[in-house]
Amino acid sequence: MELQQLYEILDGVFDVENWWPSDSSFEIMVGAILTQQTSWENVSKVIDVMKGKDLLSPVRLAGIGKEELERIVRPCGFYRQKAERIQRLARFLVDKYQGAPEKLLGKDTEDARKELLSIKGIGKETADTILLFAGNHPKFVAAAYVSRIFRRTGIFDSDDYDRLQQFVEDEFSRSPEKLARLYALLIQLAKTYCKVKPLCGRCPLRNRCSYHLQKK
DNA sequence: ACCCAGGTGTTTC
DNA sequence: GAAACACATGGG
Repeated sequence: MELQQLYEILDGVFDVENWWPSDSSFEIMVGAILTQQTSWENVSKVIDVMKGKDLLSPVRLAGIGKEELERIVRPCGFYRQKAERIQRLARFLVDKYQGAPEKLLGKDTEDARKELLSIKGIGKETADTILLFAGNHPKFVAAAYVSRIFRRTGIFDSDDYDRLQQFVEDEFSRSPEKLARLYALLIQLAKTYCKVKPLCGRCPLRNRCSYHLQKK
């Protein structure tokens, strides 16, 4: 199966308009950290609480007490780590970019990526998520979900992050809109059907996936 | 009671 | 270098 074909099938099945809702690029940055190894429902609640307290700015989050932030972040799990990571990001933006995320996101893709990766707690996946969804950079997020789907459909057989990312970016002509849409579609498929334990019953891929109708 | 979630950093062989 | 492990709450 080809990647383009998968894209078209998923695009006909899932609605991913406004898939990552936000009022600001900084909100996406914080969400990208909160969602590490956590479902979006929990992230959404925490973001709402932060909004209610008007905390979604680098200056405010850099200034808040560590314990208070941990209490707010708790429902997302790994809350001590995540509170620390969010404050590292906030302080970084305040110290180096006058609290203006756009100044970081406006740099060249690879420059901005290096800066993000230098912040402890932001790895490749989180950095690329921020670049793609907050900065509109042509970077594909090669999440574990993605390699799982690609392997089961025979599209690309490698777990290596860099190789997987390169493959998709080449296929999609480095178009940020298409890369973001593809990622959203893949995550929707993964969440709905293509889990670790697949739910093949109503999966739109049907026989094109090696797991379809395979006995558990 | 167990498994998994829109990962990352550290430790260990 | 690649496994194995710690980090943690919430939902099925």
